[in-house]
Amino acid sequence: MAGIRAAQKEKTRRALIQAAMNQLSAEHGYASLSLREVAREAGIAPTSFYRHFQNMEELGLTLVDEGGLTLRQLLRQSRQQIAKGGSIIRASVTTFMEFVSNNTAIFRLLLQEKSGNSRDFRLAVTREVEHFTAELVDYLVAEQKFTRELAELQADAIVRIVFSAGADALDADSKEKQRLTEQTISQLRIVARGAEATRLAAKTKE
Amino acid sequence: MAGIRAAQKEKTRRALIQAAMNQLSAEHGYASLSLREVAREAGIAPTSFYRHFQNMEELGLTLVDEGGLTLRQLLRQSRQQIAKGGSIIRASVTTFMEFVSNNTAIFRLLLQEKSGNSRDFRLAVTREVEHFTAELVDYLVAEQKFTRELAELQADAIVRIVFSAGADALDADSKEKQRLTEQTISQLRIVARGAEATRLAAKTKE
DNA sequence: TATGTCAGTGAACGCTTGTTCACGCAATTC
DNA sequence: GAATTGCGTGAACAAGCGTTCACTGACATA
Repeated sequence: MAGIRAAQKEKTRRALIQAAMNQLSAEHGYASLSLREVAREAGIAPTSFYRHFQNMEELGLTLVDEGGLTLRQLLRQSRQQIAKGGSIIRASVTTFMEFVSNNTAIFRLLLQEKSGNSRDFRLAVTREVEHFTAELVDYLVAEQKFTRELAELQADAIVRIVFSAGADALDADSKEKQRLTEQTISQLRIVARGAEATRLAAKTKE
Repeated sequence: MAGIRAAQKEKTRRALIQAAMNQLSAEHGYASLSLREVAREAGIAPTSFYRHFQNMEELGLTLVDEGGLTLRQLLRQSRQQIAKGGSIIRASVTTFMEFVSNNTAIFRLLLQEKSGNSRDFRLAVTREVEHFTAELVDYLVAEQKFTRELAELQADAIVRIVFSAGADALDADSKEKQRLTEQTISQLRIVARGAEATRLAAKTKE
């Protein structure tokens, strides 16, 4: 009943996930990840891998899920900062860039697999990004009283800009990251202004 | 002097490039491209590959270069449409989406290698995209009298949105592509409005 | 016409890969 | 205490990989 066995299993499962993460880097992507190497780094025999995952693909999808989860938790944190006052845009962008810096491997995985070669992967990543966008839409509708249509356009544009900038941040040194952050903030302000202007234009027409 | 020999060499070189292109698809990316398979499809022995490229990497960089070339051709097309009058935004987005539809393999390669695992690849793709952005900046400054700073912010945002939408278009059916195109157009209009508003705000401050 | 060059070849190399199998042995269940 | 479950194992497999090597034979050169 103690579950000493189940605990051990979970432990090696985590070891496999961690090993896979460690092997992901700028030079070595998921596509060139090998079952045997992952097993080796996790300290188990190659054959034991199958006790935990059916496939390398299953492991990969797990990584994507974990990455998306981390990302969303982080942004919720950032919204708490917003509630305390301060610029929502600056807070969000800063948080996002910090996430990219601190979770390079995960973000790189998400990016690569978004346009990667496994349909399941692409769908999984797309789903994560859509979650992200949906939360932003809700915020824009609830807090800023945008129409749903305009909020969706705006949120989608914001997410595209931010993820793309995040991708560039992966290769950047800290000075360049700073520049990217400020640039992104300015761009989101432009989008916000444009959305606001569009809302007014629509109202005038009524 | 006829160069019948050099011509033959160029022909098999093209065959190798074409074979590599053919093997690139949604399911099978550059990373999982094999020298032997490429040689097989090109109709030569694996060993002969080395008469044309030192590496698979060298072949890959050639593909990226060719992709960039095609992309620049697209820019020229787009500029012709603009010269004929009509909405700049609509013309550009439509042309871009057509490019993505007609050059799926190339665009997918550019996308993947932009955040891929070879630094040389990333730099090569980044250079192509920067080229793209630079031309847009010049247009915004020359034709629309934006300050260079604001033009750069705007152009960079536009390119990020458009490329990101292009990526989504890869997996989309024609109906979804149409939706994406219209959405992107609306988003670029929001950006344009925002940039315009920002310009006015700056002027007021003076 | 004789000589040299070089794209293309087939065999062979040493490795790594994913996956299977029967098995040991400790945790769990009855 | 006996029976069962299931994680981890090492050996073995066929297949694929990139790369080397000495070689052939058509073209180029002089």
